[in-house]
Amino acid sequence: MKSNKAKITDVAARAGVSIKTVSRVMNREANVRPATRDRVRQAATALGYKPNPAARGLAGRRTFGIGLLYENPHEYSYTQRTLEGVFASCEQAGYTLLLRPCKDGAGEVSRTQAARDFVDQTRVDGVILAAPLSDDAGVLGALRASDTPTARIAPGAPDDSCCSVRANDRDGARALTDHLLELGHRRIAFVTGDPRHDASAQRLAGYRLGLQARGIAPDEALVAQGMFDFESGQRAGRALLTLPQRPTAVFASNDEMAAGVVAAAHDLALAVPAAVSVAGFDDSPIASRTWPALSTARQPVFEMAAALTRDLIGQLTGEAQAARHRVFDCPLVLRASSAAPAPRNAER
Amino acid sequence: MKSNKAKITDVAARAGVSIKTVSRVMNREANVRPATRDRVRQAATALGYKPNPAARGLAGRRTFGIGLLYENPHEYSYTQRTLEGVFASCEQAGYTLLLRPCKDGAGEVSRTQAARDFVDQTRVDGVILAAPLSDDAGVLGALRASDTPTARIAPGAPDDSCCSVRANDRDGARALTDHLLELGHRRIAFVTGDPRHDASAQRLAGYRLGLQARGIAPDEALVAQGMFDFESGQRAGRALLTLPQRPTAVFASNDEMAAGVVAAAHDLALAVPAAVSVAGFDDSPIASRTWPALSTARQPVFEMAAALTRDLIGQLTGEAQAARHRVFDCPLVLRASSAAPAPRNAER
DNA sequence: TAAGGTCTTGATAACGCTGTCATTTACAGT
DNA sequence: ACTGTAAATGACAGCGTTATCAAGACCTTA
Repeated sequence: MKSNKAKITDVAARAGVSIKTVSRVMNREANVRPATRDRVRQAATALGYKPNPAARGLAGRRTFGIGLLYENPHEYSYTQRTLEGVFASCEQAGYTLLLRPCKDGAGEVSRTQAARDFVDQTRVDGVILAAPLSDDAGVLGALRASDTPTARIAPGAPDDSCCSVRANDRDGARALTDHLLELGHRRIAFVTGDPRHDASAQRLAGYRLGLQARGIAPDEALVAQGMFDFESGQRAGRALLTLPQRPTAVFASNDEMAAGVVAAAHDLALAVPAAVSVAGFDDSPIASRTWPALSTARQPVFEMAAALTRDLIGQLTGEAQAARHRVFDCPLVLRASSAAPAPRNAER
Repeated sequence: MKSNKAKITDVAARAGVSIKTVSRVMNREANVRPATRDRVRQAATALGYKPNPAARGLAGRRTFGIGLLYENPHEYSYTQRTLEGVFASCEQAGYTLLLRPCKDGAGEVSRTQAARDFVDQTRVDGVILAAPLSDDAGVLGALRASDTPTARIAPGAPDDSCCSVRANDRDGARALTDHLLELGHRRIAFVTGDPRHDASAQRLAGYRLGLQARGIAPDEALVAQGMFDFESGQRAGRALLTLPQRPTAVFASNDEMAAGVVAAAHDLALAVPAAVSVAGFDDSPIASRTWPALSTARQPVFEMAAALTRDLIGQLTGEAQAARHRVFDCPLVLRASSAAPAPRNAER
């Protein structure tokens, strides 16, 4: 079966109309008589006609491509779920998904260059920026300079030039903290995340709010710095669990680090949750693969990405005007890693 | 900074040559005098000229796009690492990466349709098929019908119409089996993978070969069916570890399932590796996040994907002729989940 | 019935590049 | 210097769409 692709002129000839009319039908433009539209549709189907995207892009100065820029992640599943959400909305709207991973740890100059090259090379109609790229001044600047509509995932400072979406990190962290407090924990440690992500600060704030609401004085010795990856979680866990006054619970601000804390506990022969409760954040696959499985807050990554992409495409097609900012709740997912503290540790 | 993109005529004017010469320089064609080439390059740089991909695609009937088709995976990291490898080679060669995830569990008709739509919609120059799509007759047929060069990851039956790459699953599994045997294990259970992946059969074969070489009679009661995901591993682990004559080691044919086996062991209060050794396959991130961390065989996914993509692009550009089939070794990565069996269990 | 709209439709010019093929230039060899 | 061949360059026609704008068809309304 050789590829003798039908083109617009073939369809036009078969339907007995001009190519412009075929074009109108294919692009769902208004003001085509229903009878004509049907005739064209039928001809297109019969010939297996698919518009050539290159010709479309050249003449119409739009590519129907959406680009996703992300930094190589500590946690693969987050990116993958994002990608699935973006794809789902692209597919529905007839857009194509182009990818541009940026090396983690490359300098800002390199990220800026990557963004610039990407839009030059692909001429995508719009770009989606995953955190922490969504707060990268260089990348944002390059995109603005090239006049490419942009949408941001979990930006620190949403502004009205871009749609954005984020999880309600603070409330999720607050709820998880409350959960631990309700179990009876009073010495609750916290492992922070990569400071480049705004979510890190939000989750820490939620944790602090929770303690404050119970009138528990913040103890900075119980807050350890992590970077959202397993190793940093394990290090932080080891440090926290060997403190003279050991915490009865550790809340790590993502699941990856929480898994590290669980490993640290195992290393120290501390049973989870009997000796120490552990909680994470995200409900990523690892949360249900550690032993015991992690109590966490579910971040609806797929839904967030899909909604953001819809919003971006809405802007592209002129359906939507103003930039929309969505916030998604993070419901608790309670598993085996959290329980009431052992009696002797439970302060009254 | 408004987008007043330079075009080929601008560069030509500035360099004092015809647009055809600019085209030649941009495409690294031969037979351009070095002095001319430099002049053109300089003009292009000065104007910030980037060829318009749509125009290129239309005139040259090639898009410089590579598509990656995959099924939504049980294990996110595998896809993500594949993607990174593909991207690395694409970037180096100036190609763009387009993505098309296929829903897992969708019927063959739907996968075939997805492949067809994808090439129609994107007109990519070539497509890379991740397993198990690399063995999907419908998808392969659609790609062949549209005359799209294809490369396959881990195909069951490589044929000379496509480049392919795969891991040496059999030898890797054999080596891991030997490792367990050398530790003194004799009752070694095995958890198989998704039968749609050829790797599943290969790994099982490696396991059997290892046992056979030691003259150990195969015991079918020790082989449990899994599907490469955590839950199936956990189920299989529970079944195997509650056998009347419990195995002293369980070799799950990927890390995800091995993590499930570890969880099952924990559930049954069996210490790993004291009471039972566990081994996985892949060296995916989860292998170092379980507790204890998993002994496994490293599948060099990134390198495999990068090499395959290079081969495919080589075919596209006519540099390479014949389809190349690469096989990558899987070196052992020994961690804490495997150890000598407890004396009373060690059969002599 | 004619005027004045509003829908529909089509002719044709871009869009920015590569392919083809003719032409010019460079450089051996005599 | 002269010819012959190969290397270097350019003119120009597409590639398959969408955009522009004009024209034709079809209603209303007076």
